[in-house]
Amino acid sequence: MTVPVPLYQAKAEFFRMLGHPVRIRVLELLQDGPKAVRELLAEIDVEASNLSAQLAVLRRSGIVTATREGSTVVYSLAGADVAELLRAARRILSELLVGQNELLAELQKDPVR
Amino acid sequence: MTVPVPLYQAKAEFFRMLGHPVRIRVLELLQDGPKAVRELLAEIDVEASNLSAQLAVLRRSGIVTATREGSTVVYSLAGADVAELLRAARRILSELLVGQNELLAELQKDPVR
DNA sequence: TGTCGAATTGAAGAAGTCTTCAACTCACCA
DNA sequence: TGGTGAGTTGAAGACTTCTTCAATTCGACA
Repeated sequence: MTVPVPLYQAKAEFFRMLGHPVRIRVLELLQDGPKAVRELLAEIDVEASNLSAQLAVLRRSGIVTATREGSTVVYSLAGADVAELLRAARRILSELLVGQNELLAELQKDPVR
Repeated sequence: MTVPVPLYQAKAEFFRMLGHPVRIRVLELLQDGPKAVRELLAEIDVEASNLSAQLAVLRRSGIVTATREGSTVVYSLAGADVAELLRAARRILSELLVGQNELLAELQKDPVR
């Protein structure tokens, strides 16, 4: 059917899909429940066509689903685990930021280079 | 000191940093413990200079650290939570892949478009 | 000191992603 | 049927990231 994609490449594509500020914000907003495009637009400072393009990326990856309700389109998270992933990312991220601050402090104490 | 980076942007950068097959493989290999560049090179099919460039990306982000041991350089994970993140990603990923297969089956049953 | 192996860096072109604009679809309602 | 609001799409240029090559650094050792 399809040529099997190596797992590490699928993972890389998955993370790349997450690697955009607007897409992150969308996923975070959707954790509180489904939202219409217009609601997203009200919370994210971006042009409609740009948001649409980012939503298309998320849709293509399968991490969100879109359903039309009358004249508006409502997005929701496709799976429940996304929240957990974002939590793990947040934890690592704060660890990294602390690490960077320590490094900074270190450098200011003893500027070898 | 520095202009505060919005959190969602820091997150996006973090995920973008993960979004490369070679970098994913490196992080997975480092979960078994520190490894010299040459060992990584033996397991990942990539040119030395390319691997070096990807290692530089990981280093800059702070997710790995490098120490020189004699004439070789050894890399290790900077934090312990990386494994957990990769596990969460794997879980979501397999969910998404299953979802895509279901969708595919659906489409083959009833090809509306 | 000279040379070798290990790893990194800089530069340049190729490849990919983002943003923006205009054009379009779709549902709704006068 | 025509018009309007909600979203999406395609195309084009700006911008990033990737890959590759050659040049460089650093330590080991003769």
